[in-house]
Amino acid sequence: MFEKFRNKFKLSDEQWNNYTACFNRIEVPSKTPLLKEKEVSKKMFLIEKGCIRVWFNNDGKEITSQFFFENETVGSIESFMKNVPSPTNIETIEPSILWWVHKNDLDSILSEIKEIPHLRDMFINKIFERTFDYMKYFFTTIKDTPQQRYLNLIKERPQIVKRVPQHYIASYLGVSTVHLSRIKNKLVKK
Amino acid sequence: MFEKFRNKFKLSDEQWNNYTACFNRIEVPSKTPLLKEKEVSKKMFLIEKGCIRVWFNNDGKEITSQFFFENETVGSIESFMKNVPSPTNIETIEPSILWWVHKNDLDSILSEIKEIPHLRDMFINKIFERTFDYMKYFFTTIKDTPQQRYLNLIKERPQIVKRVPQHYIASYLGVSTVHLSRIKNKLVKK
DNA sequence: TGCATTTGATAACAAATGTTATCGCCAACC
DNA sequence: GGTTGGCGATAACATTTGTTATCAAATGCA
Repeated sequence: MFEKFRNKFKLSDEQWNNYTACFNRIEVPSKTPLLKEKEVSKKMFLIEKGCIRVWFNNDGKEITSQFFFENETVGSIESFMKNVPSPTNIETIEPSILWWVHKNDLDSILSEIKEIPHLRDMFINKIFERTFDYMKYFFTTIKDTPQQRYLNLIKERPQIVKRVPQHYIASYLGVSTVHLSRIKNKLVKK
Repeated sequence: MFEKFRNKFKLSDEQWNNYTACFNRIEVPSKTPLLKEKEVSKKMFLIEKGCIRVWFNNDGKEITSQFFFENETVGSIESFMKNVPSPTNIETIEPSILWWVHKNDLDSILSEIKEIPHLRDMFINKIFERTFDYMKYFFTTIKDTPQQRYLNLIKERPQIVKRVPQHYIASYLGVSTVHLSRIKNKLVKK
């Protein structure tokens, strides 16, 4: 799992092995809860195989807010970083193979990494990229119609459309399942 | 302007003076463009007095995406950091007093700051906070009605409601000016 | 002060979207 | 192989939201 990332990091083999040794492999079926609302997140997950969604409860309705796929890391970052209860649930969509790392281990890895300029910059850039992504998600909700956002999803994140049940996608787009169905219907007729 | 921030940073007076000397004070009337779409951003602004909006053109319609007030910093961050054309315009709403710093200066300040652990951590935390904010903005658009978001604005960001013309707020909420007017009308009648 | 411009409210109508209910398909599970 | 439950499509109707137009009030400026 980790070899493919090896040359992205200029690290001694010893450091590399120390770091990767902190990760624990698990195989879980679909619909496995990895974190529940109000718990304090102590784990981050790296996806080897499978697909995960992040969701929260809004007046009895499930709202899915994020999707993650192979080679991405998942966690309830704010809860994880600040030791506060997570507002969100994390759950597998497909049977998945995951690697998790405990906060204690990740904290010490990060504190070491922050002293190595090029790794620190990679880390900072990564955070910035996430910020930019969320800015774009926000902008698209105030400027585009649900149909435009669905088309955008097909183009930018085809994995979601292909692998995720449609009712999760509907809540992610902020529309009802019926309306997403209508949007699709309208598109095939064109 | 800078004294009030002085004790937030453990810096020698010499460093502090070097840094603050990079900032240039300007006074501008309302509706002054500070950055135009497609330009590469070379300046960041700190607001001493006044109020600024960030907006972009969407098929001929202006969409306002952000508001900033006293003691906040404004810029087209992605353009500024990556030297790419800015997708957004930056413009004053009120007559304003601003301090701007050039990218060259800020880059060297930042590269020094990154070597000082507690300042680096402040910087990283600041980026994380922005990410968390934008995640929340995104989530609220998919889970809340425009009316709930307007009420939320009154509660969380009263400055916006008090000082910003309503048609800017409407586009920020992703609704038409007519509809925002209706929402307000409905609220006073309750 | 007086005029022009901006801003906000409202009405009437059109379009988009939500809600509830029904039906059919398909996959998981005995 | 049959049954069950989840998922998605569709219809009918209700509600929300957008569009266009008009007017009044507020504001900025000469």
